[in-house]
Amino acid sequence: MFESGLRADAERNRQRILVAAEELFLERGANVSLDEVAKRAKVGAGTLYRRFPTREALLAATSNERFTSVAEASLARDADDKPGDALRQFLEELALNTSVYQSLAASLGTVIQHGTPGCNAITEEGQRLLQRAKEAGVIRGDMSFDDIVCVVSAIAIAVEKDSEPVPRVAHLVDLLFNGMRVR
Amino acid sequence: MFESGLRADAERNRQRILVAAEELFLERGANVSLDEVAKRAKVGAGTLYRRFPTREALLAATSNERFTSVAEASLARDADDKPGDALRQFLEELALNTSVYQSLAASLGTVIQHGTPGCNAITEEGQRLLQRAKEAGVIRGDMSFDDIVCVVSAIAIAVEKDSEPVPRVAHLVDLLFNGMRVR
DNA sequence: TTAGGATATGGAGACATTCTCCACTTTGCA
DNA sequence: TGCAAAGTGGAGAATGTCTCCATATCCTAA
Repeated sequence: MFESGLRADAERNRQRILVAAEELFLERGANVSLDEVAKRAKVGAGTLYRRFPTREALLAATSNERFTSVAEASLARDADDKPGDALRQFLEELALNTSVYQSLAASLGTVIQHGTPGCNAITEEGQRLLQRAKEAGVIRGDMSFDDIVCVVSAIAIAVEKDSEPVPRVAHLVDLLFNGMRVR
Repeated sequence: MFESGLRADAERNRQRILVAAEELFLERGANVSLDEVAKRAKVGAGTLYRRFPTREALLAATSNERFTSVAEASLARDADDKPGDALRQFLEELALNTSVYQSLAASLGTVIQHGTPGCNAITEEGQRLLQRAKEAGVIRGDMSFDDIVCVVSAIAIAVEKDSEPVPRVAHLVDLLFNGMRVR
């Protein structure tokens, strides 16, 4: 796919770890024991920690594709939407994709700074949308992207135990977005 | 003070645990090892766990006085303020009091359900203010108290690493309160 | 005052998790 | 094909949570 810089066997192991982690995160949330991830991936603990030094690094890696899709979908949609709508939709999708596994939300702030392509894409797209909405005069000038990430992660936390997160996410994003608007 | 139902020695130990916990939480955040709290309180681990079965229970206990003051101050202030202002002020103070130690904010939702007098006072006062603001037509009808707790904890999380939280709390409360308002 | 039931205690240790270290294996280039 | 570089597994050290129960302490009723 892309230049990994890893030896072939190492890259194979890396993929096995990602598959095992994704499975376990889905089954039992983002707090499962990392040794257990290693075990399911049939890899030693050392191998896992060498490749993903922290839980957040692993979460960033398993979230990579989802985050990339969110950013790409937003870019694709962009031309048609008004600046405000585009930002709003983006926030909602980001919040939903931060609720895919239990306990991921609490780490969003840390995870998103991990420099994986998906995380960078989210950051860039978010900043772009924010900037654009400000320039169009629909969003208050004093909003930072950090503020947004933080509120989105709180929304995802709040919604975490709900059996049907979608409507509540919509409601809370609505609230947040409403507050960001210029009156 | 009030009927604790505990034997005199047990009550003494309980107080020592609270003092030690408050100190350590202030120094090193809400995630310090509970065995270490026990050690500083000069109490066995068993004693600590018997009195406070979970970390959240201990956090609810150490937060009890602060939460009580917030609720009382709000009640006292109430007569003078407009419904919107009263709620807004309450949110700001609750957020500030949820930032007193590192990592408390993430547990606010759980902590607040712990049935200590302070937690109950916050819940009751918050619900009352919300109701009143809705009746006055200043706040959207679809806001729940849970939403408010979520918003406050988001703000507190956002502000957690800041050295000077007060202005940022004000900004974020402003933002989210704005979102809650009826247009 | 004191006996004795009720209450409370400490801290060793079972268990879980994180993370490191290094003797050994595998890879892939020259 | 040989060998340096890259990678590996998993034992075990370090840390934290939480339980269990022999022992100690309280407090009441006689």
